[in-house]
Amino acid sequence: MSVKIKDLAKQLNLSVATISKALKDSYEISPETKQKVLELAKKLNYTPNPYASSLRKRSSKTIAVVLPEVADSFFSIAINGIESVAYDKGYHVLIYLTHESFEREEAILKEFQSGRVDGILISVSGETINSDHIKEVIAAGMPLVFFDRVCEDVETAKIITDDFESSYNATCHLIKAGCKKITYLSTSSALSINNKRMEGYIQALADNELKKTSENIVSCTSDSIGNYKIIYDLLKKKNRPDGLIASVEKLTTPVYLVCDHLDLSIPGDVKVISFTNLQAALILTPTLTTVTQPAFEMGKTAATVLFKSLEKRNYHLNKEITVIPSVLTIRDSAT
Amino acid sequence: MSVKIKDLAKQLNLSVATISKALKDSYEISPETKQKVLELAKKLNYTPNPYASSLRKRSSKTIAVVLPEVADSFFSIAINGIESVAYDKGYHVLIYLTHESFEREEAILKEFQSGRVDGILISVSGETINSDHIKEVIAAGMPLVFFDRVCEDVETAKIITDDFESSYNATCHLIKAGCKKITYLSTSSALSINNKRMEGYIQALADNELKKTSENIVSCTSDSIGNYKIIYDLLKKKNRPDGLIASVEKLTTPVYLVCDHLDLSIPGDVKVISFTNLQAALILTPTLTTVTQPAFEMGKTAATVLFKSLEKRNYHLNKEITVIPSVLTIRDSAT
DNA sequence: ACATTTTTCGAAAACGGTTTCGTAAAAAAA
DNA sequence: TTTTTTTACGAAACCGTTTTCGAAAAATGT
Repeated sequence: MSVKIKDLAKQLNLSVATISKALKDSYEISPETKQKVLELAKKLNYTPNPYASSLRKRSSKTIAVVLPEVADSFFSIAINGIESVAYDKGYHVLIYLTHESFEREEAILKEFQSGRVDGILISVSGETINSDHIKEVIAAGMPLVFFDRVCEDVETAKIITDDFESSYNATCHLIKAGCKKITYLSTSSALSINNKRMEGYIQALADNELKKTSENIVSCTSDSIGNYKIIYDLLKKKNRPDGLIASVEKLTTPVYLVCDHLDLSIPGDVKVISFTNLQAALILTPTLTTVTQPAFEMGKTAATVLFKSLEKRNYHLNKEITVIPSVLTIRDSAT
Repeated sequence: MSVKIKDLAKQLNLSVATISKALKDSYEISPETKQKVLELAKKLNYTPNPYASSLRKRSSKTIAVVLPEVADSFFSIAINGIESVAYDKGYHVLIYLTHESFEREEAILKEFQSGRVDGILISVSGETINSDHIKEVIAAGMPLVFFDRVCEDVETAKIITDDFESSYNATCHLIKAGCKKITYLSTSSALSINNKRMEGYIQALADNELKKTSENIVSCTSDSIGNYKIIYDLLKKKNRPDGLIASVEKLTTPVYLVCDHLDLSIPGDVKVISFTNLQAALILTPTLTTVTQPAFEMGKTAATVLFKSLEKRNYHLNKEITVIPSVLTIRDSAT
């Protein structure tokens, strides 16, 4: 089959030990033999068996990225950031999708006890209330860093964006633009990001002396048809809101659709701000005011932090939280 | 560190061989010992070392997915399809991005000679003219299936969409809607999908007795600012086209932007059809007529075909080409 | 009762590298 | 010249499983 160290050894009348050391440029090997080995290796197209070396070295040079889904453009972009630094570091990246299922997330995390990966990058599912499965894998000595969707009760590195502030600012912007009744369209209530954003929204209402009733916060699901209906019902009420904060990207489409179907003008009747990374925000009518997360940057620094802990033996992933600010881009939908 | 077979063996006074067999439910082991082993394994939270077993079994239970990028929503969705079947089959998926670079694609493919993966799913980069690196890995016995962006001169399974027909139909639709001067906005000329789409477009012109000049086909790049400029110049000309086919998703935004900036009405002045999977097509103004590829399905069947060849020893990935039709959704931008 | 088959298990050799440790020869120091 | 050090390499153990093969014990047949 493929050529192995033993084959090289035989052809050069050297031992496998010597070949192995020569290939890693060990000081124990003379320059001449090193060159001979390298030459033959290239000639025979030798590629080391990663499983053999991972087994012996007890390190796999691969990390796991576990995500809810790649539907959201945030995660798509984040993957690019992660992969770019992984490739530079010579690491391989395994991808796992939880599909927002807690059981699946548990099963995936448990598999990591096997040593398949050296470290984990994770953005938790919307169902993840309990974090025992994560604590467990960390306790087993596995470096893990959260990005975007974190578990607040787990002490490890986290790369997040300023959810509270950006939501606060977005809400303030709506208020300054004249909104009196702003509704927050929420997603999974288990999600850290959702709660932070919600708190920012609430704080902004409070700071501007706007009353907040329970009706001000509307829970959406992951079912797109259901979301359409929820938003439709919301905007059909006589005392409908005059401002909307769509806390996740997937809520943008139903909001615009419903406004169109109900003949509501954006921003005339309702002003809209959405958390999204969609480039299409530029070409919507009206153009969409967005809070865009630094997806690429977040993926990149999450990976960077993880690799730092992988490379330094005694470097510990403490509770260091890296906050990379989102940017609020004001466009026509909220003016 | 983690618990190994040897530990189980010691505790139960059995040999490692027996444990190993018991764990895989071998007929050689009595039901009683099997149960004892299973119980202890669960109790001690035993997870087999994948590298040891991959080394011994010479199979890794992992596949590689190599993509140009995850920016395009097509690939995002395709990944979901791939992962869903991989997970069901108990396979792991490694992801590699070429960033549209041929050298990087070569380097990645070469790495696969090592046996790190059992099979490969690939959508080639826009720079890939030569396919030797792919033929090489196939010749080494590695199952490989193309999806979406294929190399036509490589004989293996391919999962594609009906690029020619869908482009033909899209073009005919523009013609029936009254367009006389339709421009095809092309992407990498090395790409199979681009060429098929271009041919479909050309054929449609021919069948409808529309003349095709070289100006009818405009090459775009991967630089978004550059693309804006190209399209801007195109639509500013006095004899500008009255119909546009955007052959890839990323061209949608600049087209809409330019029309807005030049005060051109869609579909009044220019009618537009775009190849895209963006859900936002629904909420653009005007709503966008799209050719949407069955991204999830394509990823899913690509993976399914690959797994079939992995599971059946003598099943060969021949030149079987699976075509999954795109769907042309007519909306306001082209009526 | 003995011969034969079946059941159930263990010893040991893989898989393909890495790493420790020992050692002969060459070079340097004495 | 002798002693010490350095250089350059090899033997063998090891990583944790899987798998082949042999063999005792139990079951079955005659």
